[in-house]
Amino acid sequence: MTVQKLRSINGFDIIFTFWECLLAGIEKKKSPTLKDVAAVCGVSYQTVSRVINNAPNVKAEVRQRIEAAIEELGYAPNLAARRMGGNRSYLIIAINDRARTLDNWKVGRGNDWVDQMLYGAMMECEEHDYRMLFELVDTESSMATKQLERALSSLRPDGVILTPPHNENQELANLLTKNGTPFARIGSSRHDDGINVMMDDKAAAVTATDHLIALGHEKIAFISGSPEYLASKLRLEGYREAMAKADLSIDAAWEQPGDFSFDSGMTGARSLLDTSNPPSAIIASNDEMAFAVLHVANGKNIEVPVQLSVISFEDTPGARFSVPPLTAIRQPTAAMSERAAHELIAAKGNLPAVTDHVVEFQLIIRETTGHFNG
Amino acid sequence: MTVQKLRSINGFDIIFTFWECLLAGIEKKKSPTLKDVAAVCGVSYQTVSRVINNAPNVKAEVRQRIEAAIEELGYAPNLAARRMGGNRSYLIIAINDRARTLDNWKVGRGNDWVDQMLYGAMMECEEHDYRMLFELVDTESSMATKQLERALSSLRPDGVILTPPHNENQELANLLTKNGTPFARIGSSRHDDGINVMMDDKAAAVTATDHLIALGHEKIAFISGSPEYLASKLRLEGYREAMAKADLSIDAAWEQPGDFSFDSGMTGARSLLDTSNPPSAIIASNDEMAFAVLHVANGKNIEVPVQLSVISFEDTPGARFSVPPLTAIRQPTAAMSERAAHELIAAKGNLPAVTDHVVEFQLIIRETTGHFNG
DNA sequence: TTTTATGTTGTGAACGTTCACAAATTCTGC
DNA sequence: GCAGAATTTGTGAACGTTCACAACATAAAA
Repeated sequence: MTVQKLRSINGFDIIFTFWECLLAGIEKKKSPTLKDVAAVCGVSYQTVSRVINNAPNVKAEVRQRIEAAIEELGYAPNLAARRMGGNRSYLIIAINDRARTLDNWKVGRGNDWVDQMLYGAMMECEEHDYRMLFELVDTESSMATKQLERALSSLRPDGVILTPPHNENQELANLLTKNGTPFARIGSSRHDDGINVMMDDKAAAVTATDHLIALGHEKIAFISGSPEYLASKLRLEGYREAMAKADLSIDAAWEQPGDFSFDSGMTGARSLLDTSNPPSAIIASNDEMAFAVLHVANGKNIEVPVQLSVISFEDTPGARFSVPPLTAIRQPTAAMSERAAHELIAAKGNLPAVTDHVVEFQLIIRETTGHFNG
Repeated sequence: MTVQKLRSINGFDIIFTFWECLLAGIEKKKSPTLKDVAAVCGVSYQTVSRVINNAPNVKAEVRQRIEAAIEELGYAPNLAARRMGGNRSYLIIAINDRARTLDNWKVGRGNDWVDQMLYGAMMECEEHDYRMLFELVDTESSMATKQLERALSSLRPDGVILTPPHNENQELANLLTKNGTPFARIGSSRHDDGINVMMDDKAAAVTATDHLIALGHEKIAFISGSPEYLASKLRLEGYREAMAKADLSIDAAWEQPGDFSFDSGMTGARSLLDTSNPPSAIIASNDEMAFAVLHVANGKNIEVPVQLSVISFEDTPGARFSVPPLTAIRQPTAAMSERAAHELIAAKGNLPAVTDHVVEFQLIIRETTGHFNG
């Protein structure tokens, strides 16, 4: 008798016979195909194909009949076959940075980009019967190019979403253009190709600065992000603009360089708070550096927000857990990814026009900003 | 002259001519196929197929030549075609709960399961040229079944990973078995089917309790998780066992019910700390409830860890941000997902034997546990 | 050397779609 | 009632693999 091993725990095997398997209904169930549906309805498979693709020129009565049969049989189009037959894959891939992901992991943090895409891009994909695939790509450009090329070749996605820092890698964009694959950058600034989804970093900085000014602060300092990111520049500009608009002068020492790292935040904060005339508020260009500011302030027994207000950009999940919880400009990551997916899906696999999309940001007021107290 | 609109910003269009497009190299580049590689090497496509599948019986010299050509051409097998031709899809799908994901989002938290899978399952997949796809599925069983069925039909994955709470949904498991798709549950306990990857919750509870006992605590309380999770039961058992082993008695009031929610943690903590004879340490069955304990303690001016030690299970990203940072048993989510993916890939699309895998947990000592101070 | 086994390579069909086009049907206006 | 147009439906090929098997080449055994 044919016998099949089904269970094995700690070396102890439980054996079921072939017949027991059969009785238990253990057998690969074939999923229904276009032809199955067609047979049920007495039409050709092509007509069914038209229905699932919402193509015109199908008699209403027939369409209804087919739709009923699809529901009845639980038919869902085979993605692989669709990709083979036509020139669409119903697949969008999101490129995330491997190093960043790994770093986040090491310090016990999640990958915010990936998380946010679950709510934004992935939901949008779901709605249009697209699938979304996350791809980890190395930061180093030649590696990244090779990895993306392989992914394109094996997946043939209808669209690619580039998240930081890959959104700034023009080689990847060129590869995608050459390949004829639509792509969207998110969290980036204007470019001469692709779909670009961004927030208005300058306006965000103005908002952040205005918030502090409205609270009565006048001595407002700023810690910059990595200079290679355009966003860093824009945020600095916004800060300067808002200060100028309010007729507040900026002491040269108020502007500290940084690179988005905790350490650079520490350095910046120390330079800022060690002077005899410290600022009453600090704008950090990202959460990580804002945490550093809180850390330094705490070390110096400077009470936040009573003696010092702190505000940042990004609003990663950790922001609500800092002490006190961080006031921040929330980068609309989910919304941006949603928009990117939306535009890519609309492109239907064809290179779309170059477009820019600005998504609204939010100021999340928590407990690190308060009224200036003399 | 043929003209193509390429750029459009705020209604302002920049027009490139057909020739400019051509010069810019804007044209769909075809990716190389098996036949292209075969042509270069002067062999049949089947031989190339053998090489990419690491099949035996290919002359070493020929294999080398083909491998060189593959590298040269940047060939990567087309996933869709592979799925069509053979009976493998090189695809693993991870089922996550939609409601849970959305809830996490609403409170500004990431989805820990998804995050951890990036490092575990996804890395493992990458290594074996598999792709991993995240799928959000509703909690409600009939919905879940329908959604999974559709996903199976359209994706035909080689394996499915079920995360909580779907790991406990036997209907899904039955569907998968009927469908002939290998599946692995993670974060679950033993079952009669599938690959089951879990941690030893009882041992973890013993470890947590022992940790407190080692610090000199004797009055140790426990807040349970939702009774429908087996893990809740096991953790409680472990706690009782460790207490018994140390000859410590458990006051009936020490054992508080809970359901993994912040609110239930609040209730439990209040019951525990409002008595005239409060415990000196509290074990919460998850981070969320531990946060609630910290919150209540803070409200009562009970200093942690000086007057009260707190320890929890899970160690979500937020655990390091609590005040003070939480001591916790880290659920080895990444390792479990990695193991699950590993086993599924090894099954090569065939229903594997029923197996159980226990993955090591870790005790992460942070600042909520300290020596008992009279 | 012949036979047999073993290792290596090639061939044709199949997978489930879409596409391009051809065929059949229904509608329109006279 | 009919030609012609418009709508609806069907057919065959193609996509890039794998599978099953056939054919060929080489090595081992007789």
